[in-house]
Parts: sequence; C-alpha cells; structure tokens
Amino acid sequence: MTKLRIGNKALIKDMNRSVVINTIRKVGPLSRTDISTQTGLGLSTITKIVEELKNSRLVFETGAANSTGGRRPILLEFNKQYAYAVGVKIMKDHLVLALTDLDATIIHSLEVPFHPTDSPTEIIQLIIHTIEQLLSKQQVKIDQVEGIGVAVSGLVDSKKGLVVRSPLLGWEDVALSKPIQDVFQKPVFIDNDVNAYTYAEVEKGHGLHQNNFICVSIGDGIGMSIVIDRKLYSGEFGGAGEFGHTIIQVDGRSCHCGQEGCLEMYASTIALEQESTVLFRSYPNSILLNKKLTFDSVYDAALAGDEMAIVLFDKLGYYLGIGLINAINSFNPGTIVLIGEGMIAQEYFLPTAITKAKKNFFYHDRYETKVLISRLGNDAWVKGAAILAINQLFQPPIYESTPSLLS
Amino acid sequence: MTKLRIGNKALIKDMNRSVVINTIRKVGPLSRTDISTQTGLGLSTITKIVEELKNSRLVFETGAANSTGGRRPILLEFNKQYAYAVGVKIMKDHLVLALTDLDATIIHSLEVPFHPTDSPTEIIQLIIHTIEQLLSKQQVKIDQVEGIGVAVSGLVDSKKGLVVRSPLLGWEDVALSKPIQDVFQKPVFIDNDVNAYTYAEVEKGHGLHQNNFICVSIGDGIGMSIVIDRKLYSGEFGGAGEFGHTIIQVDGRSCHCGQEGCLEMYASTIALEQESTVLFRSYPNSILLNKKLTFDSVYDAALAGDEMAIVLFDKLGYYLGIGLINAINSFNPGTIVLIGEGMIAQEYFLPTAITKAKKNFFYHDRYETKVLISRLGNDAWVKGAAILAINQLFQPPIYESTPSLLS
DNA sequence: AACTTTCTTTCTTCAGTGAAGCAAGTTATT
DNA sequence: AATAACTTGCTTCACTGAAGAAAGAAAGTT
Repeated sequence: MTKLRIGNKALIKDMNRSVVINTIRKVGPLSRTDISTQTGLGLSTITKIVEELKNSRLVFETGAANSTGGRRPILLEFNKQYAYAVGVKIMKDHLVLALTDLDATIIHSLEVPFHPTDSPTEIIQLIIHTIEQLLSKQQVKIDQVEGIGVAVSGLVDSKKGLVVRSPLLGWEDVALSKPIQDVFQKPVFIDNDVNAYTYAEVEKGHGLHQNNFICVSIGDGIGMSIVIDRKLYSGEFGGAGEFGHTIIQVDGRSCHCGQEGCLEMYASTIALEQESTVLFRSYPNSILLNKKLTFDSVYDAALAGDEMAIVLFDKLGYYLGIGLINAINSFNPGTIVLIGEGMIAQEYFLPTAITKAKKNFFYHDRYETKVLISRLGNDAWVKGAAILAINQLFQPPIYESTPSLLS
Repeated sequence: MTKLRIGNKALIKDMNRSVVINTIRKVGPLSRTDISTQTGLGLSTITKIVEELKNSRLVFETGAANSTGGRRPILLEFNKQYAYAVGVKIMKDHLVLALTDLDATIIHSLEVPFHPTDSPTEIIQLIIHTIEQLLSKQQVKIDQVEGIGVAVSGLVDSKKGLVVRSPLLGWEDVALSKPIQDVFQKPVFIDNDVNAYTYAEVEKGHGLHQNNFICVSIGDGIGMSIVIDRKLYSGEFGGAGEFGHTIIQVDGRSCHCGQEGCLEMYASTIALEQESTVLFRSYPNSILLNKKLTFDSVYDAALAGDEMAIVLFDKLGYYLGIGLINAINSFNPGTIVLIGEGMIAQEYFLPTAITKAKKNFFYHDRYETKVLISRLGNDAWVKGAAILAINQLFQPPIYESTPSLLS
C-alpha cells in the first residue's frame, strides 16, 4: 500500500511548497496575500516559499494589479514554460504525438502513420524516433522535458509499464515504458487511452466542477474509467473499467473476449454490424446494404433519412441505457461523462439511452446522476497522455517516494 | 473535496502520534526500538511520543521481553480498554447491540425484538433505550464511549446520517443519526449493513492481507461494497454497490425496484422463488413443493437429496457467476470476498459460480481474481458497526477536520 | 571485562508564526 | 494642490517547538 511519510521538517516544507505552487497553478495569477488567505499559511511563510520558487523559475512576478485602497499587489504566475511534456497516442495505424507545456497546452503535434503489420518493437522505435524529431523541430532539449506519457487502447498495467493485451494493435505483453525510458532517461507513463482522456477531463473538462465521476467511451468498443476524489481508480492490475465486457444478456451474443452477452456486443460499432444482420430483412432497401457500418456511415445514412439507420441507433441507445444503469447502480457516480467517436451520432441514440438510464435504482429518490457529454476536442487523447506525465510532478508529496519538481 | 492540511509543527506531531499509536495497535506489543525501525522515526522522538501516550493511558508498558544479547526491551501495548464503542445492527424485526472495546472485541451484546409495524421513531427510541440499558448493565458511563455505529440494510447516506430507503424496514428518508447523537452527545455513524460487515472484513478478515477487494453479499438480496486502498468507496450519496440491481438480462424478470432483469432476480432468495415456479413442472415430487423457499430450506432439501433443490442452486450459481464476472470486469479487484446468509449452501452453488466467473475478461492473462469466502462469524455485522465508530479515531490526521483521539 | 541492545538526555537544526515595521498605494481634509 | 490619515501588501526577525543526532546511562549477555 502507498505508505504515508512520517512527519518532519522536510515533509512540512514539501507539503507547503506543493500547496503554494498548486494554488498558483490552478487559481492563476495571485498575490502573496491571496495565497496566504487561500491556503491558511502565514504571510511570511509565503514570502519565503515564493522566493525559492522564483529562484528556481517555477514562478514569476507578472507586474502589479490595481490597488484596492492600498499598496498594489504583485501578481505571481506559474511558469508554464518551465519545462515541457510529451504526449503520445498509439492508434490503429498511426501515432499522434504532441509537445506540451506544463499546462498541457499543445505547442506542436505530429502524426506519423505505420503499417498495421509492424511489430511492437518497430512501433516503439518509431515512437522514440518521432519524439526526437518533435523535439529537434521545436529546438527543445530532452533535459527540458519532464516526462513522457503514452496512451494505448487495451489492457494496460501502468505500474509495470506493460501493455498486457491490445486487440486493436494485436499486442500481448509488450513492455512499452522501459525502452523509451532507457533512451531518454526521463520518466515514462503509460495508460489506457480512455484513462488518458479521463485525465484531460479531470484537469480541463468536467473535472473542474466534479470530483467523482465516471467516463464511458462509446466507439469501436465500450470503455470506462472511474474517478474518485479526482484520482483514477485502476483496479488491481489496470483492468478496472472493462465495462464493455460486462454481461447484459445471459448467454447472449458471442463476444471476441470469449464471453457471451457483453455490453460491447450491443452498444458499440460492433453492435451496429451485429444488429444489422437481422434488420436488413425488415429494411431490404436500406442504403446501408453492403456498406461498412461505422458510427460515421450509419450517421450519414440517418441524416439522409434512412429508416434502418435510425432504428439501429435507437436500439443501440436502448442497450447503452442499460449499460448506463449498470454503471449508475454499481458506482453511484454523481456524473457520467460520455466520450468517444460514437458521440457524433448522439442526437440519434442519446435521448433513448438517457430515458432508459433515468429509470435506474435511485430514480425514486430525487438523487439523479447527471449524464454529460465531453466538450473536449479530439486532441484530448494526446493531451491526456501528456497530463499523465505532468500530474505526477504536482502530487502532494505525502506518500513515500513520490517524485516531484519541488525537491 | 477533502482538503489536505497545511504543513506545520502541529501536523507533524499529529501525524507521528498517529503513526506510533497505529503501529502499536496493529503490530502489537513492540519495544521503542522496534517502533523506531518500523516507522523510520528517531528513537528520541519515539521516547517522547510514547511518554505522552502513556500519560494519556492510550498505551501501557507490559513487562520486558527476553534479551537478545543486551538490555531487555520494554514492550508497549495498546490499551484496548481505554474506551468503548457501541455497535448496532437493525434487522427486520429485532435489534442487535454490542458494547466493544477499542479493538472491536465484543464485551457484551443484546438482542431486542420489535414489531415490524413499529414506526422509525419508535425503533430509534428503542435503540436509545437499549444502549442505555447495555451501558448500565456493564457499568459503563457514556463518557467512556467514543462513538456509536449503526448498520442498516438499504440505501444509506452516511454523510448526512440518513436512511434514504430501506425496503426491509419500510423506511424512507429517516434521519437516524441525529436523534441518537442528541441524546448521547457522542458521534454516531451509520452505514449500509454490507458496508459495516466490510469494515469488519477490512480490519479483522481478509483485509489483513488485501488492500483492494470487493465484498459481495448473497442473501435476501445481493449487495456489494468496494474497498480501495483499505477505504470504502460509497459513491456520490452512499449508493455504490447496489449491485443486485445491475441488469444481466435485457427485459428480463421484473424486479421490485422497477427495472427488469436485475441480478437480484436471478441469484438471491427471491431468485429461488422465481426459478422454482418453472422448475416444479419438471420436478412435481420435490419436497420443496408448498414450502417457503429460503437458502435454509432449499439447502436442507439438497442435503436430503432433493434433485430440484440441487438444480435450483446450480442455476443460481450460474447467474451468480455472471454477476461475479461483471464485478470483476468493472472493478478488476484482486479479490472478491463472499458474505451473507446464502453462504451456508455454498457447496451447492459456489463451484458452478466460480467456474463461470473464472471465464472473465482477464482469464487469458494469467491475472486471476481470487474468490474467497468470509471467515468472520455472524457477529461481524454488529462488530463492523462498532468499527464504523472506532475507525474514525485512528485515521491519519492529514485532512482538515478529522476528529481524533490524539488531539 | 568487553560487548550488545535498549532507552534517555541534551543539544542542534530548521520550518512556520506572528508582531512590528516598511512600502506604496488611496481617501479625506485642509 | 498639499497634507494627513488610512489601507493593503510585503518583509524582517526573534521565538517556538518539532524531529534528529550524538553521547551516555541502563541492563542485559558472552
């Protein structure tokens, strides 16, 4: 278990430095007095800590604000350019990389295609090479990079830095962190792609107003992540949130995972295919006939007024609603945030899903789980990957062996 | 959100006192040197803190152990009798109360029946009256009681001290904590009964070796609790773990909760009734005919060789296995602990359930979720209730406004 | 007598605190 | 305008009290 540090002067100092810098980082330009009242620390303490933070360039003074009847406050701001982070997302046939500042703002990003047949080793080499390219193009030295975050779809053991299994990439037991870490000598963090997105949601999205929520991703598969008190819960070996493989139908449709009746078979891209085989009988004239069914293609058909497309989404919405009920009844989250490519067609399936989901166990009780849609853009995946690396720098240093900028 | 305290001398002292007392409490008789090496605190610090703890009677010296070649160590032990706690479990038609020491060992317990038609107010008065009786019988003054914990089945908002809904008792929105607290002027903690049992499991059961697990209770209904890093996760308003009402069959059997296809309809006492209506056609000679079906009665029938009883448990096991799969795939716990009255018949349904549950999403990956059976006795419910009250006394005081013995 | 282990005492270190005071503005009064 | 009085922001410094280190006392064993 993560063990608490014992109390000594080093702990006091680490904690207070952490509080001060995180206050400045999150609440933005602040005067020393503001920080003092917000944190509860004495003014003299703030003065001393700010002095140090200024010397290490983590914080800088950014002129004086207007007076409110006395001496004008000197505003302090977090130096986002103190260092950089790199985010990587591994997709089916290409990589997305981004260089960000410490606020996770993307400075420059690159996309590099690869062949689906490329081996893990080749792809890892491609990642390393592209990071080098990204850095040299932006004239950033590796010493200025505080960490590298990588997002991969599939089952990821982030503690061990291992991709246990990724059906999308055809990977099994790939040690992803180590080779990258060996080259750059910088901390490398890997996680599941939905988890990475969720970090972005925590820091930049709905997490700004919610401390407990779950993210459900709808796309090729169904993913989930669990946020408790702003922290992600990963399960014993990173598999929490294999929600797509919870069973909603005893002895139902066979899933590629070996089970029967998985939610993923009823409310993802795969579900569109599955459901359509039956539906084509009733809708022989559907323009979807002989087309590859994806959220995009079915959405286009629905927009064009194709009845079968509309029915298809409606069915998907019903099953998704059941999935949401199960999530609500298991976790009782205050909020569910929906993400993923499937959301482009939300108008066609979400109303049905939400109507169904509202009839959950708690709906008698005035307690309602809000269902929200992520407002982050498509770059949230790679931004989240960068946040994997950034976040660890600013954790409150109360546990043993937490690395930190504030040493 | 729970906010971290700022670093100052008071924090240091609180933290270290907490570390020392919890080390003594958990690891048992220890010398000062032992504590020093275990905690990492300096010997002189330990001497000072132990001095204080001795003065406040929280710790006492219990003779000297054998020498290992030098001065004999003076063993220190936690004073379990420093104070008392009271645990209460509200059952369908009776109360169970227990007076415990600070190690949650039961000193004396009482059972008091009531009428199912009694109003919440009457039952609360009965609780208050019985606590008084329990204390006076044991000649304990209320000042010596550090807290009172109450376990109730149903949806409990423990932060607000509210029983939101308890179908078993027919309660809705009952403010349970406040009236008790008003009388005794001592902290009162309430929680769901499965959660209370889980606290006992954390402190006295499998939690001694596991930091992350879930408990699944099988009985009249199906309950669940989630333990992450030795802490219970309760959800936004205490409803996490309404696992019995996750849907395993789209449009399946109607549940009293208003949904269809809830797990509870397939793997609890209710399921036995439901399933039997069909099965009686195939087994017209079953000795279960015209009997009230409970785990007890069906178990007796199975022991007597009744085929239908055996089939009934086998079906229940299959569905339970599906429930366990859903729990495993959602939470990826290292361990599942099974509890509840249903476990008396485990030999007839568990093998089927575990066989099914093993075929979960992770079973390719050498990662296995252990399924264990709780070894705690029937008094774990009320013991857990007492632990609700005891635990808050020994929390590490790193968050703002955590009450503590060590002020 | 020499060594070990446990525990205590004394002294040192250093981070936060709070009062006093300085800095730099605004507001009211002349 | 000029001045005095007030406000707000920040800094300095003596003080407090926590852990820590070192020396040594206590109580054993070899």
